[in-house]
Amino acid sequence: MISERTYNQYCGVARALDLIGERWALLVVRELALGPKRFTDLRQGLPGVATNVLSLRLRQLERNGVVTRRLLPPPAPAQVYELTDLGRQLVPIMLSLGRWAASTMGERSPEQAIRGEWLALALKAFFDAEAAAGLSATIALDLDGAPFTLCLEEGRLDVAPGRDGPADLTISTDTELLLQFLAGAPVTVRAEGDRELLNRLPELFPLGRSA
Amino acid sequence: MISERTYNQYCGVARALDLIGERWALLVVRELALGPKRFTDLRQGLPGVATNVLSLRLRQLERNGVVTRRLLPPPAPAQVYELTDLGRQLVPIMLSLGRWAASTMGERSPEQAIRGEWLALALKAFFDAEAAAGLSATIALDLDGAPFTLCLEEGRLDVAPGRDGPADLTISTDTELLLQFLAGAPVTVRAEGDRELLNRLPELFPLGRSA
DNA sequence: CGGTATCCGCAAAGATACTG
DNA sequence: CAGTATCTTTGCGGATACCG
Repeated sequence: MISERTYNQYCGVARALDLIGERWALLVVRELALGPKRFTDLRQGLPGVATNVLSLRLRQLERNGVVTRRLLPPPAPAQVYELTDLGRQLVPIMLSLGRWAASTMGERSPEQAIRGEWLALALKAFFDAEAAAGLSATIALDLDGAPFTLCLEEGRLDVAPGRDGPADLTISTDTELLLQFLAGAPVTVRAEGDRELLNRLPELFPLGRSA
Repeated sequence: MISERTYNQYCGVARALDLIGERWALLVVRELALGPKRFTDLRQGLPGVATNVLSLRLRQLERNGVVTRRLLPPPAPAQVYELTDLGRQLVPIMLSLGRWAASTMGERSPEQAIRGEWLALALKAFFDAEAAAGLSATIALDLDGAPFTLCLEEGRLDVAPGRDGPADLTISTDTELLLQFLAGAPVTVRAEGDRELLNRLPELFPLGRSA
């Protein structure tokens, strides 16, 4: 199984597929896009993946220079996987791909899995920098109990897992409801703080205009 | 064979992989990026693909709304495949992917296939619009006998197969030599016309800075 | 917890022959 | 030319067993 399957073409696109074109590979990158994760956490975000396949992909991505394996310092000596520089350069492209395909997605069907983290990533993908020009704010977001922090600054957006400092706006909701809210549906979202900011969110994250 | 394999995730990235993540699929898009092609021509550009796999991919891409099948008008009643609007929207993302992976490609190894059309696409991918600001020109390019026309206009670049009208600069060379030239190597390229323009090409198409 | 190893059944990919 | 049909091979999905 040491053989790397390759298209054997001297072409950037083919090379990209050699690097991250195997099944699950790009989804591993997606899972690591917001920060390092452990094997078991990766599994959680990749429903249906077989453990041996995930293990194999991680080794391949490591060999391809997209992912690194790292040991956390002694206090909690766990092993985590994280993106390399090359892997991080891939993230915006992956987000573009997601935005592209999102235009073909309708409503969620019951058998489709959904996770707060994927929506957090979608926020990054759909963020409209122009609409956010001159806006600075910190938003604490709780999606199905998973905390994220959004930092808006000078038209830039940073999304990180976890809570980080005081927030101008705190939202606690579930993934589907937030989706509907951003799409412009007349739903009410549990929120505290700057409600003016809350009402601007659909404009900053125009997920709705995709489907 | 009607069963579509899917990740079953309500996530844009996973959806993108459902659409164009199967083996060979994105390379089919690459082959169609510069214009419609017939089945046999697609095969030429996809060395190693099995005819049944190609046939299957085309049907899937068609069902996924990325590719259409069209019959050319009577004079030459051939069937061609071409990108849909959705497929064309994918092209710049695919080019980004190619540019990303190109940074990990070294010299070409002997067993790697190479085609003029791939390089023509790479020109699109690496084109530096800022460096070309205010430049208008038409370049006729012959790569291993395959003709392409590059149109520079207002910082935009259009690449099309075939010859199209008079050119300010005409280049006849092989793929590898042009690659070396653009990378800044001291090679001589067969060219006629605006040699000033010829010398600016490495700056307009900085392929060299990738590897 | 964080994996690796193995087996099994299936579906996709590869190779090639063949046909409208 | 434009595929379909057939056969073989390989990768994937799923389960489970095992080890540091």
